[in-house]
Amino acid sequence: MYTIGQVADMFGLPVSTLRYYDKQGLFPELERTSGIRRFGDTELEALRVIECLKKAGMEIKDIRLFMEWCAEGPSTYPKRKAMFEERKAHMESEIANMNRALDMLRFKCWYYEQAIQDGNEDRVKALIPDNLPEEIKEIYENAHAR
Amino acid sequence: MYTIGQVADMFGLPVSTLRYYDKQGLFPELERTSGIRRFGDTELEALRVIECLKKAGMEIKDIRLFMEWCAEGPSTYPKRKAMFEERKAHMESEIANMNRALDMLRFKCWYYEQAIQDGNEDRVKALIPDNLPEEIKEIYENAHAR
DNA sequence: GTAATACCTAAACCTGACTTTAGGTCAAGG
DNA sequence: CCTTGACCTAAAGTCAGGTTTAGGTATTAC
Repeated sequence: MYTIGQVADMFGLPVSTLRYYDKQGLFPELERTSGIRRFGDTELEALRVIECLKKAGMEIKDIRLFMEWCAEGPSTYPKRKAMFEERKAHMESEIANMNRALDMLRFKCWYYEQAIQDGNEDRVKALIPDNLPEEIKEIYENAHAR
Repeated sequence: MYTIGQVADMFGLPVSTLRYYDKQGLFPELERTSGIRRFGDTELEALRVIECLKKAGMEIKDIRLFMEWCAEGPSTYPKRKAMFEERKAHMESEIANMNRALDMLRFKCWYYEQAIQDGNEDRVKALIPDNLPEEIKEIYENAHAR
């Protein structure tokens, strides 16, 4: 069993964040002795999971739901899986969007490289969108696809 | 020349957002006739660029900077290019992080699929991290790599 | 015995990107 | 004439995810 300060050190998180997570219901099993939080293995594991779920872009209230389901037992396996499936689909489309934004950035870098060489944007502007060199054409099209 | 309401319709944005963008300095060249905003080609182009830059995760204050550079002329090409290069690097690392989070989600989906089949987590828990089947091992390792 | 720590709470504050509200101007329509 | 609708402003409100502050308790250190 660990105190909040020890856990904060272990995870490199501010104490205030742990208290905030607790208040948001992210540790449904957390125990206390005379008012003081006692973090056990369950909570350490929960924190590892929280770090993952946050990376996956999940909101606190969804993470709480997940933690509650974990505390409820095997009957919630399907709900938990469904939550991850939904997240997975969401992330896949986010990544696709970001890759398009990335191609837009690649295009802009190329564009300004040309403009710097020419001293103006006239020539490079005239190439858009139909006379782009092969090397950049596909990037441009990907970036502007809807 | 268009009014704010017409532009809002064209871009599918609330009027309030356009006024907000203006207040944030995103249209440095915007003109007015007796107090009323007049959006011209420069502003429509700016809005297209703003949509791109927002997709690339840029903050309003950086977009403002960019717009100011655009208004300043060719001497700012290198700054503009550098901004896009920096954004590009940032996005690439974000995408890499998201792909790792995605592998974590794939792993969790697989994990709960096993748990549902078994009715408990005992067997699948025991497989982690050294006895995972080939099909999932790489995903697990990618997800947990630092 | 008192000062420094580590813990506790409730409540206020912060940031970013907007949105909403309250109050005002001006032109056109009935 | 007066209401409707499009425009304007400044200022306050909203949301998430924390952080900070103010005030209190309990243990240990000198």
